[in-house]
Amino acid sequence: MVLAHPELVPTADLDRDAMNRLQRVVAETAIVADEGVPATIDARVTVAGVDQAFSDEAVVSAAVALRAGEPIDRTVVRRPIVLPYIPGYLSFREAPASVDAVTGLSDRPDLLVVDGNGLLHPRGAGIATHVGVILDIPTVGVAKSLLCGRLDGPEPPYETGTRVPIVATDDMALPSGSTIGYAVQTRQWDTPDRHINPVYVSPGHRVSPETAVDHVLATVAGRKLPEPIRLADRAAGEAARSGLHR
DNA sequence: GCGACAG
DNA sequence: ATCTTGTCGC
Repeated sequence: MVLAHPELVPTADLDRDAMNRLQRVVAETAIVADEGVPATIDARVTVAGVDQAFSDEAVVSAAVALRAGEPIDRTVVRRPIVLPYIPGYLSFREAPASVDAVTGLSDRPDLLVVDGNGLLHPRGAGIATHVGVILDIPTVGVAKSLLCGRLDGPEPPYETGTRVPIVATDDMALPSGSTIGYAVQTRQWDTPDRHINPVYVSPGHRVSPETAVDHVLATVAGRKLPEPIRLADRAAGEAARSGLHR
């Protein structure tokens, strides 16, 4: 698997201005529309998930590819930790390992689900966007908490299947009021006393905000997170704990 | 200066 | 992300 934009891979030697400039280029290169993404997730479509776990000295990234809901391929890579976590700059810490993990898959996935945001980012260049542009693969971002933006609709709790727009605020480098993602209730208890939080879905590359939600709902398999991400999360976590993989 | 802040 | 047991509810 080749990199469409190797020059956009994050490096650890950049200062804040250089990081912002790189994210600006990534955002400009990203296609926020359905161009290349499968219209529906059927049995002929390969969907992959990628996620990272950390040990004291390394970032472990795992990518798992599924077809018809069943895992058909997986890769795990270890890379040294080069940066601390900085809100808004997650890709500089995790994208290099993510790209290596996805590149290790036998076949290029038709869609990649990333743990983190895409367009739903201060500069429209979250890790889902960054990884998607580098590989030129359709990507969607799924985050478990809200990084920025404002909910344009009712507050939780929601019923399963509910999608509420997240719009850009005026402090972001995106058109204020534009839809940058959705709060999506992928699963919910049927009891009035306890609830499950929604996930925050946004387009990464070559996907529209609406299709990003459709595809996440098509891959959740009754759980809170899409199955590709769950499996990648589990694979990375297991590898990070047991040092049996060097 | 204060509060917010993906993983 | 990670450190960690029990506990509430289906």
